[in-house]
Amino acid sequence: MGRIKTNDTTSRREIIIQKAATLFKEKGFKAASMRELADIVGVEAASLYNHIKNKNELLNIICFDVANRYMQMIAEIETEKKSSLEKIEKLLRFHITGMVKHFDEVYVSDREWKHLEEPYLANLQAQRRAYRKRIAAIIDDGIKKKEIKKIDASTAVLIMLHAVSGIESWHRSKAKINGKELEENMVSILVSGLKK
Amino acid sequence: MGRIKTNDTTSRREIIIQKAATLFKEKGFKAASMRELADIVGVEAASLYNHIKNKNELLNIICFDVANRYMQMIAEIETEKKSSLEKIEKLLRFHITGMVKHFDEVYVSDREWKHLEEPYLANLQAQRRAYRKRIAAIIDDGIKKKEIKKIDASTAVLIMLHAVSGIESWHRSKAKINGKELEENMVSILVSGLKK
DNA sequence: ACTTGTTACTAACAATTGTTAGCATATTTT
DNA sequence: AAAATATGCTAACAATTGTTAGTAACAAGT
Repeated sequence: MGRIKTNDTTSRREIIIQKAATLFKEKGFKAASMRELADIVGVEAASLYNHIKNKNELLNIICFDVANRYMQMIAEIETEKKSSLEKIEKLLRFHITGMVKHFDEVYVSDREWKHLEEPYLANLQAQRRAYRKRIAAIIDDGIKKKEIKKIDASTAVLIMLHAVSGIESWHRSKAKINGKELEENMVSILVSGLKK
Repeated sequence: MGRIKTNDTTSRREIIIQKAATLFKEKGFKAASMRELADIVGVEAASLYNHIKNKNELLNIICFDVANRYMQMIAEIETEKKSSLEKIEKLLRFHITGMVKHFDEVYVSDREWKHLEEPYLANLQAQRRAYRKRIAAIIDDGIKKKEIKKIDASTAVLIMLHAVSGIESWHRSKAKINGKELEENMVSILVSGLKK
């Protein structure tokens, strides 16, 4: 079929990963076949294996890319001198813009992590749990300092994160408001829902 | 292996559907095999076909069961004499308790509808779009009557519905608060996020 | 020009998939 | 007790799956 086109910044491997993310998003990991991915990339299925170890490696990369981005951001936020509510707002905005920008990856990481194999599965789950705990800690801190109303922090985290993942249906819809507006609306509803 | 045990209220068919919902939730529709389902039911794979047409029928039933429950509720709410905010709160509570009670079904319907086949796929999508529109209409009405702050209604709907689907991770977690508490926390955050 | 590593192809594999046909055994109805 | 229906089993099917082996063409470095 010919070889995969690369520009200088993106390796063949990275092209495959990107197209895989899109395909996995559309069909689901299990329903997406390597032959289909190969077709999209413009190559025979076997050729993919010159660039990646196997199908599951693709999912690993996608999921941990996303997880690592989040971990980096929460670490940054924790060190900042901001009120708890400001921290939550910053994180929320990060999630929203991240969802709009890296939609395919985030979507796949959110919905298809089940199909990771050990030890990656256990690993990612632990990372996600830890992540949610760190957000909950910020909220609990805000409650103690009376910036945030007295609620169950982990419930608040759950609402926040899943509300953001709802951007999926915004992404699909035709009559879209623009990304910035979406962000302001979400922040308005969620942040004022927490405020005392 | 022996025949499927039934009590008087639940047919063999219904047992299969229930177990299918649980299996689809755990593995995902595509990754779940009929042989595995048969194992769980306690029967050979071929025997399932005495009760159901095929694998996809199982998914159809699960998805439309859930959708129909929602449609019935929104119709009921629309006729009631309540403020918009009260209507939204009622709907929210219905979704929360529904998620806690029919967890497997709702989860599968939310995450696995992609694997429906036409015409069921188009059908369910249309139904879901219509459902969201009817909720948005209630919110817009509330905005006009100045009970609800001026926000994009479809964004609010999206937040609500996806926040509820976050109960999934509550379901998985060990250190759970109880269902009633969860409900009050969610309502508190989301309803006050809408209030003017 | 020659060598070396990269990338692609064809062909094939073993495993798993959903599903059907044909037949046996229960259970219910007559 | 006989007939009819419901439910189960074994065996097999065609299709699809991820992946590997072996080999040819290409690109880059010398």
